[in-house]
Order: sequence, then structure tokens, then C-alpha cells
Amino acid sequence: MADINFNEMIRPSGERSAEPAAGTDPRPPRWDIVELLFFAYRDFVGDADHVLEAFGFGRAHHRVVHFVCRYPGLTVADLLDVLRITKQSLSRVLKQLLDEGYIVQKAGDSDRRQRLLFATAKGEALVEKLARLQTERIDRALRDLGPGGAETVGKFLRAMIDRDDPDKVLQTILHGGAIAKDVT
Amino acid sequence: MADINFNEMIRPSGERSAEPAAGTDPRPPRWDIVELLFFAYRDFVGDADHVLEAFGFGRAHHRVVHFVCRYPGLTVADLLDVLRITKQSLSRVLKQLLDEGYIVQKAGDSDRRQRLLFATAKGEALVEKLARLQTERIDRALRDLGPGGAETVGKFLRAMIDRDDPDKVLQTILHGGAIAKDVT
DNA sequence: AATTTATGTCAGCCATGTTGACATATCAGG
DNA sequence: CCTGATATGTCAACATGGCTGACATAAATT
Repeated sequence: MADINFNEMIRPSGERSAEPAAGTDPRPPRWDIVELLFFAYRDFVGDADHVLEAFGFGRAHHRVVHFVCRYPGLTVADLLDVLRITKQSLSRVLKQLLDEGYIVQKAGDSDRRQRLLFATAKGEALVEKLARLQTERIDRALRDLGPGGAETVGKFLRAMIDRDDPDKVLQTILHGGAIAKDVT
Repeated sequence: MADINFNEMIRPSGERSAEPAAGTDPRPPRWDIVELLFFAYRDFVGDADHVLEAFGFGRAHHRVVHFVCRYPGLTVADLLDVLRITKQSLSRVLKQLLDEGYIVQKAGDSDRRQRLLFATAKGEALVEKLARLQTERIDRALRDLGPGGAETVGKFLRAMIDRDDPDKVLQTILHGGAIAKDVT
């Protein structure tokens, strides 16, 4: 039932780009990596999706509570930068997370217009539960890489990210440690 | 404007899991990789998104035309397995791609109920345009990895994918070459 | 002839993204 | 202190791309 049509011999058509086409294009498409990224990410987020369903949440909720948990005191504006979605989309899921007690707000000290966001114990528990699932998959994948494998993968992923206009969270991730800034 | 709230010293809260909590949990969350995957995939698909917009297409269209182009003769059922979406969702975008001449259908030889899918020249051009963009990013990222970097990354991504019940396309990707099967 | 399979299609729902407009509170500068 | 810029919240309306269930058709299988 799952295997129909096997007599029609399917073969990746990209093999033809093995022909060095007059030496004009120096970089043949990385079909393999492109597709592996698709499948890997699909299964990676799939882990969390199943659990989230039981909570009545979606991926959007996960992303919000995850970053709030990891970077306590994040403001709404920061979150918009990180997620690259609109205020509307964010406020919908953020409101639910606030109402259901996964996140709390606190007015900023220096600027009382800001709403600093913090995950509650409930929120942290959810984030950790999901991170544990995803970490299992990552550890499993890193295990059969030689030593230095994790470093190589980390370097690769960092290099895949756009560097122009990095937001606060991205800065922290890319350049490690807390962000020191001499304002105030 | 983009840098508000820097006096509230944000620091990843995951550092606390550096405390070996009574030695019970042998695997601390891989916060770094989890988040790098998010940012890397976001920017990776972002490349294609901009181009697709100009064509009036979305990510869904890209996935369909990509796999059809790469694995000519794919059936509708195969595509459903690969994308893991429903017939409805697929038929919506597939119809558009057929109508606009990016894909053509052909009845199967051995089973005339099947619709074998093929990308047209127009479809191939689009897929290659998008793949070129994504390949640029990948090449850039692989460049500053030592030798063997590409292999390591490939191994990692493969290991991130679920192995239970792999569909036809996944089989081809994971175990290389065409699928030989002794039916008929 | 009867059943199963591969596909297409219809109606409608939900989650999550978008825009634009507008209200409120607060900060910051003249 | 007033004024304008800023941070946030909210409303209405819409698009995309998932989903379900029901049903139709044609072709294969038994």
C-alpha cells in the first residue's frame, strides 16, 4: 500500500548537475543538504508538536514560552524581533500564555511602559519537557559523530544565520554571555 | 530604538542547568543547538520566501514543485507521504502549479489510476533558482568548516531524521541511489 | 460482480500569519 | 509643563495552509 509505483524507477534528477556545465557554475546545488534540512527540521519540531497538542498549544506558543523562559525579562519588542512576527500574532498567543499562567509580566524599572516577561514554574516545566525531547534527538544524532562533531555542527548552524541586524537574543547566542551595554 | 532595556542585563537562564542536579539527569538540554536550529532554519527558508512572493507562491508550493522536480514521476500518494499533509492541502497548491504550467501529469503505465508528476522547464527553472539561493547559504556556512565538515553535517542531519516508516523519497535520500524493487 | 485502491472534490473549521487604524501610558526634550 | 516619540494593547478584516468528513470516479484486484 505504501509502495506503489516502484517499477517507475525513481531517481533523483539532480545527478545531471554532475555534468560540469561548461564550467560556468562553480557551485552545484547542495540538493542533499537542502532536503536533509527539510526532513530533519520536520521531525525535530514534530517531537514538540505532539506534546503541545495535549496542552492545547501550537508551535507559536512553544516559541514564545521558550524564549521567555530562556531569556527572563525579555520585553514584547524583543520578542517581536526574535520571532519576526507581528504584534497581533504575538499578542494572541502571549495572552493565552499569560491567562493560563505560563508567563507573568512585570513593568520595567527604568521604563515603566515596558512589560518584562518571565516564565512561571509552570512555564519552565513545559519548556524543559519539550527541550528534553528535542535534546534526546540531538544527543542521539551527535553521538555517532566523532569528537568535535558537536562543535562542527554548532559552527555550521551559526554560519547559516543572517548576521545583518541581529536582535538582542541572537547577539547573546552568537557572541555568548550576557550583553553588556553602557546605557544608563 | 532596537536596543531598549539593556540595563536589565539579559542572560540565558539555562546556565543554571550547569549545576549537576544530583546526577539524576545525564543530559542537560542542548539549548544552544535547539535555538541555533530555529534561527538557522528561519533564515534558510527566508531566502526562498522572498522569491516565492514575487511568483505569488508560498512555501507549500515550493515544497511540492521541489520534490516533483527532484524525483520525477512521483505520484500524489508519494508526495503525501513526503510532505505529511492531507490530500486537501496538497491538491490546493498542486492544482495551482498544474494550472500555471510548473508541473504536468501523466497516467501511470502499470496502473493508470496513478498520476505521475513531472516538473516542466518552467518548474525546473524555479526550483533551481531557489536551490541556488539556499546552496549559496549552505556553501558559505560549510566553507569555514574544516575538511570533513560537510560530511559531519550530513551525518548529523541524517541522524536527526526518524527512521521508522521512511517513505520512498526518504529511502532514496538516506540510502542513496535509486530504489530497486522487484515488482512486475 | 464485488471490493479495494488512487485520486479528485466539496464544504467548512482552525491556527497562525498579515495590515491598518486607533487608544493608552509613559518617557524625553525644549 | 507641554509636546512628540515610544511601548504596548486592541479591534476588524483578511490570507495561507493546515485539518476533517463525506462523497464520486475510474481502474485494479479478487
